[in-house]
Amino acid sequence: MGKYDVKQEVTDKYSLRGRVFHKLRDDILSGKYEDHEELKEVAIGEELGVSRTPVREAFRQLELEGLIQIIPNKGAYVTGITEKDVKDIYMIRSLLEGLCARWATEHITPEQLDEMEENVYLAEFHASKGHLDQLAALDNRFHDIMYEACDSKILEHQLKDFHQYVLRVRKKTLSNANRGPQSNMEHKGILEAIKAKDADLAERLAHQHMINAYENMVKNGLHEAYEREKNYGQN
Amino acid sequence: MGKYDVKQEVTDKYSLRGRVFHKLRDDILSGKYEDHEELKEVAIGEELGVSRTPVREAFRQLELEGLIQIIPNKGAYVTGITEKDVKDIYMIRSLLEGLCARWATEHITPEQLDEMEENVYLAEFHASKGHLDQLAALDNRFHDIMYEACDSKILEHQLKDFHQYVLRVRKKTLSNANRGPQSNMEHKGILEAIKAKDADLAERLAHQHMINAYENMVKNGLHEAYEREKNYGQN
DNA sequence: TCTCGAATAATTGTATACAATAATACCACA
DNA sequence: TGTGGTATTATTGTATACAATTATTCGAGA
Repeated sequence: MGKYDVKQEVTDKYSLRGRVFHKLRDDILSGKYEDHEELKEVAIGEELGVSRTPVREAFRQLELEGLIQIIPNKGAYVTGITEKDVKDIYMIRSLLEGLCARWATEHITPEQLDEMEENVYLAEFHASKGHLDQLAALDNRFHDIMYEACDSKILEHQLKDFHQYVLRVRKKTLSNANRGPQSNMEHKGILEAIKAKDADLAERLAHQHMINAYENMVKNGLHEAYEREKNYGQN
Repeated sequence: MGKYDVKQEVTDKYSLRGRVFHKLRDDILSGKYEDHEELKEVAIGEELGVSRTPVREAFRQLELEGLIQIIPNKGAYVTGITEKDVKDIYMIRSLLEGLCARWATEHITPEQLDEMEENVYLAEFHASKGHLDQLAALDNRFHDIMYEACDSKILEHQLKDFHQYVLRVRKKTLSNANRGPQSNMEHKGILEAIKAKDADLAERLAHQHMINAYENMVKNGLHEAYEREKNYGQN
């Protein structure tokens, strides 16, 4: 089903609408556009070499994703997320990550468990070497594995959706030299709980893991992270 | 911001795209279309007296809402939700309703509290009279008040979103003569906890309230509710 | 100089035309 | 009778034309 079908994202990369959608989403999330900046259909179309039609359809999707706001007969405006939104998302995520860890404990496959162990092991190595980029990538992957392991496409989509919104903030956070290794230690704890089939513990640890991530982010200055991000370009 | 802006739903009722979107969503949720039924752009357009353009844009939105699946160059297909999906949604909702009750306890306004009290009081009356339709409407409204009272547009949108998905199932459930009054009793408990500023209790009660709703639904036969719904038409 | 308002321009909303792709029908051939 | 392949049709994807709405310019009048 559309919203909860992750594969859809692959297929529609090959249509113009899909390309426009993904391009604009990436640009918005990477901070290329200012908050409240107006997106003009023709301008975007010319920039990407397409007509207004696919641009308009992409706009309608971006609106439902919450990335732009369309005011009828007026225009489409980029909508950032406020600090309160980020906080709310992290609180919601902390609950859902806990639920996800619980379900993953019950449904994880041996293959997924293997990949999780490898992930934590590899991250330990990169942490010791100070490879922050690899560490961030492995961090993302760890969560994706858990999302898949929970065996609920509803919950999986929900969590990936939230992840999108906090991505630009979180990236900065993980680039923080302290948080990366600490985060991996927490992953290790969650992994051990899952291996031990202790769903209660896994839930509690995953829940706390999210709260820690948020508090670390706040401690390091959420607002600054935003500002720095804006001058970051896309990558 | 689009996705989390409820007012948007009002404004776009006045555009053709908006009308098509709402019409199709209502029809899908009310069971007018079979599961996996194909929606043809021209057919829908002719039926509603509009061209393909607004229909296509509405399709793109319905896809993100998860109500249809669009396969590129092939077509748009109605996607129902499975029983497992419903269960997952209820489990997720039970957590989020709990969080919502907690935040509502902290942020509810006197006006919202008044409306909540009135709601419960009125529902008690209709329950005693056996007015199931009014009871169902009041039940929906109780939750909406709480969503608004939690003062988080992220969580509010999230919960309203989920609510959409289980609407057709839940309607049948509440029409059940037993659940309606019982549900209202639970609302009363939540209300009292909020009034007493006991966030922990409110969270626990709201959480349990959702679990009870789900278990009642299962007990009364989720599958049958689905089937009956199909021959229900729109209302 | 300021304000109001009409003319003009810019932009979005919708319809239609054309292109590309997928589904179907139909016929030749074994 | 069954099968493979091609022609036809149907359907979606994209571009463009036109309509409706909103924004802007600019001049008249106070």
